[in-house]
Amino acid sequence: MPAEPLSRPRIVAAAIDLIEREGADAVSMRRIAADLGVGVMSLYNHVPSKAALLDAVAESVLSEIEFTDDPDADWTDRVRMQARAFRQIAHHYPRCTMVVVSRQLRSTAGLLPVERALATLRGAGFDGAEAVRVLRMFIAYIVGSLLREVGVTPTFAPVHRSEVDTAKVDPVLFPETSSLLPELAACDHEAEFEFGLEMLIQAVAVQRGRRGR
Amino acid sequence: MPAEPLSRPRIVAAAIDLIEREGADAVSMRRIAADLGVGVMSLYNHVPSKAALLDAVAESVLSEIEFTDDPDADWTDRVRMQARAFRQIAHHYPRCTMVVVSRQLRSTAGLLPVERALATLRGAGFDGAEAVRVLRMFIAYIVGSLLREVGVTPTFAPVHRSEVDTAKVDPVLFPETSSLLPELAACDHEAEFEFGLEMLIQAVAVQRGRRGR
DNA sequence: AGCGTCGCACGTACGGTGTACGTCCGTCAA
DNA sequence: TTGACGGACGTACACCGTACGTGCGACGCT
Repeated sequence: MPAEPLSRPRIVAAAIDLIEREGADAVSMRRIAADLGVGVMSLYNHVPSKAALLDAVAESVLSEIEFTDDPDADWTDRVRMQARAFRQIAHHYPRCTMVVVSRQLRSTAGLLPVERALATLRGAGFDGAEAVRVLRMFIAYIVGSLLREVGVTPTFAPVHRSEVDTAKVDPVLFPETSSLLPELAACDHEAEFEFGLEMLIQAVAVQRGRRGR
Repeated sequence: MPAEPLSRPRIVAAAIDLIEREGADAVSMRRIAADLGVGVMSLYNHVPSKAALLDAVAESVLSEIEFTDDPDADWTDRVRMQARAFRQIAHHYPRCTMVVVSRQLRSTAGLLPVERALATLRGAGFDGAEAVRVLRMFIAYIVGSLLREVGVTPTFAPVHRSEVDTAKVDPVLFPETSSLLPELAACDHEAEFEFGLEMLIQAVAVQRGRRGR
């Protein structure tokens, strides 16, 4: 009867679908089983626990990153491309992003981006310790940016929800904040992301130029 | 009998204590009530729901930031100080950090840091749009950094857990990663935080110098 | 062909969760 | 004294993750 025979990948896919449709809070083993038209306990023949399933979700999402790396390009362009690849999957799986970030994974899915980035930085002339430091800095910025971007859409938000309810800010307690409410309310996520990215790249380039080459 | 008469602050404090002692997963209304020596449903006379309680936890933690702002100092020093203030509370409430980050709050507790930062940046000569952009960039970096720092300690970690099990990395698939395992395994969080912070400050300073003053 | 084994789907059951609702009691206003 | 009211609490319900047992179909071996 079941054309597809209930496998771990099918379960993970159902979980990702459910998270994207109804948010991470809606995830339950019973719900996933129902979506698959299957008994609850059947899931445990393929997944040891709910926590492991969420780990698998994170790994699966992360493994869908598409790197289009040009080895001949400038290292700054390669860094840009890799950073944008992260943002792209966060855009593709917005509700899953929090899940991915909140569980640190020790699998090979998260290792490939690290390898690529380290290779790029080493190729640009950074020594090992520098490459690791720079990589960590970029990751911190990217993770923080993506969290802001998807955090703005906790539930499906039809209206652009500002970072602060625009009416509630007391102008005498928070003069700057209230005078900048228009700027704070609007947020072009892509432009913001690119802005910080360029800042970091520029800073790294300056430091690289100062030392040695 | 109860010397203290069960108030919302006492409930929030108990929740924070519990999170720091046993992690966010251990939080349940029954558990908090038990810790307070109180019936479960009594909590609902002061807190409308568990979600609201966690929001209150986030707000409470955030409101404990101690800013020691010197209006006469250089704007770079003031930015440094404000960034470190965030890191300090994340250090003080490591297990709560994920809770704070994962729920975006629209209360005044999160507004005061924003006001301070905007005032600092405006004072340094940035116009409104620039100040907001720069602030968002710093927040993204800080949030990402703190998540890495506390993510390394999901449960109480007696040993320094490396970002990747040092034995499992295939040297032919991941040559850079495996050759840099010592650097990847060790992480001086304060040094890493300061490194990225300096990079960002330097980049912002350069951009500010390029335009106008 | 017959038989044993094994993998996997599934039902049941248990302890735990958030919280709606009703009850009771101590305190204060009139 | 009495009335109202706020808060503490018990009970109850729907839902959760998952340990355990049962049954069934496919397959390997003799």
